[in-house]
Amino acid sequence: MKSGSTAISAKTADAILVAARKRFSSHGYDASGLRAIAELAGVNVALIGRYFGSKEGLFLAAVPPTLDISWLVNGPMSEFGTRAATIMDMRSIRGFDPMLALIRAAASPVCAPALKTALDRQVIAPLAGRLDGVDAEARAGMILATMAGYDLMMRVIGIEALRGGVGAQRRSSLAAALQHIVDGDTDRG
Amino acid sequence: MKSGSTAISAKTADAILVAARKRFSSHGYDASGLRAIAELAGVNVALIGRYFGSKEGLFLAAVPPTLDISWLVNGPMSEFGTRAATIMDMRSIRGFDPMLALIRAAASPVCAPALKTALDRQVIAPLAGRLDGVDAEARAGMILATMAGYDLMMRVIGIEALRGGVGAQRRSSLAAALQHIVDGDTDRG
DNA sequence: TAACTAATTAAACGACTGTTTAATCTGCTT
DNA sequence: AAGCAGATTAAACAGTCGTTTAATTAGTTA
Repeated sequence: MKSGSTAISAKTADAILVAARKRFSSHGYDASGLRAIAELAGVNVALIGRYFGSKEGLFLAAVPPTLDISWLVNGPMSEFGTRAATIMDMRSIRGFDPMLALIRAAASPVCAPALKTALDRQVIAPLAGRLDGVDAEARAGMILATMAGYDLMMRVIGIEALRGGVGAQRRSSLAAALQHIVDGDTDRG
Repeated sequence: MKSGSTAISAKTADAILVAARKRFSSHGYDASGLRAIAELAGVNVALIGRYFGSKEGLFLAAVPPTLDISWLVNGPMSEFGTRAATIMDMRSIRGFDPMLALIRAAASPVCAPALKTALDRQVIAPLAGRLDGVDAEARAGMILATMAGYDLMMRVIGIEALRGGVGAQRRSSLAAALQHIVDGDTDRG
């Protein structure tokens, strides 16, 4: 390269991103030190600054691009509730969960703006496009809010009332709540 | 006093609690430095340690006792949705919002256990007691999750889709979602 | 007023934080 | 093998964190 202001190794950058996603989703933004992320990635701390500029830059590169709901909106909307509840209940452990990362980072003022933009464009918009009836965007927002609230209470805090029963039982109330919003029978005056 | 191991001034302790609640609900647990809380309370930092032992002790004394939903469960359950949505939409600014404090502190591992216990006992249990039909506790959990998710998306992150329209419009989707859970018409097989 | 205790304060502690600097290592080209 | 740029590292920076120590002020009782 001519001007070597920023020279990157794709392999190392990817390792950092993977480690950052894991850490951000399991410990949140504030509680994720750059040294812990670097150690998890097996690289030196300074490389994070070299490749992503800052901690905020790392978060922006790691989390927002992963906010994808194609798994949710691909498929019949008449089964949206059960599909969403099933996947949300099974996903759990893969080292990285975008929803948990989003919830655990939302409290940080430096993350919220980026999350807002990403959610508006990558989640609300495509979801609203699949909703019939009035107030599609508001209802898409409610769907996202319901799923996020469920994860917040069940996974982050660990409310007992949401953890009991077998899988099907646990999912039914979430599935019903989501499907009701999709169907749009708001029965208001 | 005889054994002056811990001597407290109720006025000062209250000022610290008020400041801590404001700060925790507006900035979250991690982003709330003890010095900022002390300055907001108009006292010295060392007093926080003297009165509440530690930052965790301060949080435990400040937030969990305020988790009270009597304003929610007092009243006819047939109007639960609109009542909850209306109050949630109007409360906003009073310097302290227990729901926001809970959401912004949930990511902190030291806060989550205390929040879990407080929510199970002070929110889920009394709410479930007012619900007819099956799976009362799970549905109470879903109600809490829906309200928390709404606040997370609307107030903490600021999702546009939930902020548009006049008040009545904005509340309707939340009210409908909540009422549907209360009514328990889960229409599943 | 003197004495004593409750209440508050300034200052320092060590341990972290994100970020930067300058030196080192690695691998390819000439 | 020499040179060089790309890639990585150890070390230090200035700052903030929660917490603790010791000294000082305020308030009440003898």
